[in-house]
Amino acid sequence: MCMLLGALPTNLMPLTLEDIARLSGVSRSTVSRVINVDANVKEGTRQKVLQVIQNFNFQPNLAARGLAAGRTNVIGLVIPAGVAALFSDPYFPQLIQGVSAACNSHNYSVMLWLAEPEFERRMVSQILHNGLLDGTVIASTLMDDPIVKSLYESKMPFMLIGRHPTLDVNYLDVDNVRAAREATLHLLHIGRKNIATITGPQNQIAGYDRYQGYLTALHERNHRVDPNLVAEGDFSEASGYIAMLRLLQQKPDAVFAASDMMAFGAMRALREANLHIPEDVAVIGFDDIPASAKTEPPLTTVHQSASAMGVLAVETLIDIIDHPGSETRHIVIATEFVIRSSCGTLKSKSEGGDEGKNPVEQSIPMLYQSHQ
Amino acid sequence: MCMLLGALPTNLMPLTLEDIARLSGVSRSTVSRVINVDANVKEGTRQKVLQVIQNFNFQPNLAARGLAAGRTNVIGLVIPAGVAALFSDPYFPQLIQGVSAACNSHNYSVMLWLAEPEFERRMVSQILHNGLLDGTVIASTLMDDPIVKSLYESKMPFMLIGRHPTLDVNYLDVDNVRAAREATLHLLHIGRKNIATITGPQNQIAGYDRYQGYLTALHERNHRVDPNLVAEGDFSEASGYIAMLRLLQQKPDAVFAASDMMAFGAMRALREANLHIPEDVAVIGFDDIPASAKTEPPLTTVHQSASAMGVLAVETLIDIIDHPGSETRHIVIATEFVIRSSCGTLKSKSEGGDEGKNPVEQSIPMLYQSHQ
DNA sequence: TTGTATGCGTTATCAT
DNA sequence: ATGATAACGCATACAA
Repeated sequence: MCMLLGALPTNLMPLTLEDIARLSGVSRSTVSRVINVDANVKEGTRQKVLQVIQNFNFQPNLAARGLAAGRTNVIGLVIPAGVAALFSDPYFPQLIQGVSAACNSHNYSVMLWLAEPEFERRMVSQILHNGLLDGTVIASTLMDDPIVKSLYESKMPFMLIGRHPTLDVNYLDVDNVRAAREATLHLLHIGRKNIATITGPQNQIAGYDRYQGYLTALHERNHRVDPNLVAEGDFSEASGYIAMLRLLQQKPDAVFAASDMMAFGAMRALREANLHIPEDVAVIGFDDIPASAKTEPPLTTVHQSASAMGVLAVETLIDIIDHPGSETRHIVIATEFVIRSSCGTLKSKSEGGDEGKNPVEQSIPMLYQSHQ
Repeated sequence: MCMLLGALPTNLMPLTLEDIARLSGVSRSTVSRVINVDANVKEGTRQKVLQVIQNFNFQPNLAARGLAAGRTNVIGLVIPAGVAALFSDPYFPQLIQGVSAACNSHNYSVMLWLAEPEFERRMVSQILHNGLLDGTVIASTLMDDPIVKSLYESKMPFMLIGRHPTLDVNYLDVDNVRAAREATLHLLHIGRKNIATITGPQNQIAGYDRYQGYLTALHERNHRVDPNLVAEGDFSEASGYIAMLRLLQQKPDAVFAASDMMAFGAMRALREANLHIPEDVAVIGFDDIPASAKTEPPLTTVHQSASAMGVLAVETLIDIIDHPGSETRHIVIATEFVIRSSCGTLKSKSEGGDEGKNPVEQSIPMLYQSHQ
């Protein structure tokens, strides 16, 4: 029992509602009301109690709150840890940062799980039944992730980063198909004929959608798709390198990689083959990670802000938590096509309006949609 | 109340100890004992209860457990989010991964805070008083971080990643001084005369220690330290680039950068100045991030495993939690000097034992110490 | 070895 | 508008 009667603030023993009540001369319930901004409390006492809370830097015990109210202001963040090299790509770190920042500013805490398959079963239990989470943001990449399925079957609110192919879940995504299509169209537009692609894993929705965008563009322009110009990677630099080595045999004059890291790998392979970028082979990536602006040559890519996605995911999740039973959210956020020198300019023969020199950097906003 | 009398398992309503007790025909306490591996329970009943727990995939409510036992199997992870570009450097992501992995395998969960200064006060409260954390791993970089001080003054067990200059706290670190010294000595050894350094921020212990190592090496060999050969960066690529531009005026023939990212920046500046690495300027970095092996030329650097540090930090923390009142832990883990082509080989004039060609990659273990 | 009773700090329902 | 009191799910001291 914390018997500080006018004692000085101390960090040693956490205070309780009871302590604050005693110190401000009211009852425990009133303090609770103040904390939970209940309307039924006189402004005077409110101020008084608030003052004491401030002074003693009181923080309600989350465990107790969770027990009593079923609400903790804690959300889970689940990230796949499948590929070991996951963290040489800043996409997930940025996502984490966005989620964390949003939680900070909304007075939430975040519980992080890097989903290792071997612990999956236990993890799901922890997430669903630990009684601490108000909701979950899950950045699953796998199309048929069992964790997503479990969440879907539970009553825990959650936001999926990246759309789901079949389930009607709350999600947030960029329009991968459209962005990949635009990138490929751009390559066609500047006169490339032999456009290769390095896809992401086809059991991942982003990998799948970006490949679909590539196909769509070629079909639209009546180009046949040469299967030999398609190589699958796993979003990593190394896989991009290997894929490019294979594609090289078809002598492509352009390559669209489904991630910047794979584009880097492809550029490394091209460099080693003494091919020039973009003269011999134009390269386009996807993600616009920081390093993309500093490669030699700088990489043309599709910009998406992972941290913005994290923020929006959290804010939407909180909204879902606050409004149970609301409609399913499908949010598609903006993407931007960033033209840098790795994809060259128009071959001079058509498109008269080409304004002088090749711009060093030029960015084209693509879309902003938000359903529901 | 969960009145399932022989009903099938369901995810919809979490079970309680009471439910499991009823289903296995024992009392709530016995179930609790089984879960907490209390010796005082007959093997027969133990099996029986365990079976039911398995069948229904029961997971005790963490909030309730935390309340009742003052222990939650949750640890906090605090990471400074000061520099925005924090996440283009994989150091922290790897650290997070290590911490997460160790938690997974020890049945702990991790609560993540990216410490934004503007939320610092509230964060400290959350961490210390939310009643959910058994302990904390904090990767503060600042030498006088107020969060560390608060933790130190509280009774919450914590592990600091990176030593503390003044406080006697539990920490885990690499021997930055020694590693930086060895790197600098190597540059001297291969005959470089004008060795510059790009330091990290001097209010960060790692930045400070690595600079001290550089100084130590020069002093040992009776070289005077030219202040113009010292430029301070912030561990980022951009800062390394800028620092190198400045150092270039002194025409150094070698540079030791306190991080790989800064080394990358330096290499970019050198490339733009048409200087050759390592012929004109030898470059050494620190961290051995994945990209270091793939630069042109590959970067000589000091290898440290952030994820291994994360694992060890968690395991030590758990040990501290399990043994309250034990001695302060000071752990120094191994570092390795990885020689790649960015720092060249001996200039042919001394050291006869030079075995033929410059090895492509060669690594020299440096030390493994563990105090207490 | 097992069951009973109490308390952890909070919210929520009921009085007042 | 405020105070007493009963849950919330679990661990544990104590009784049996």
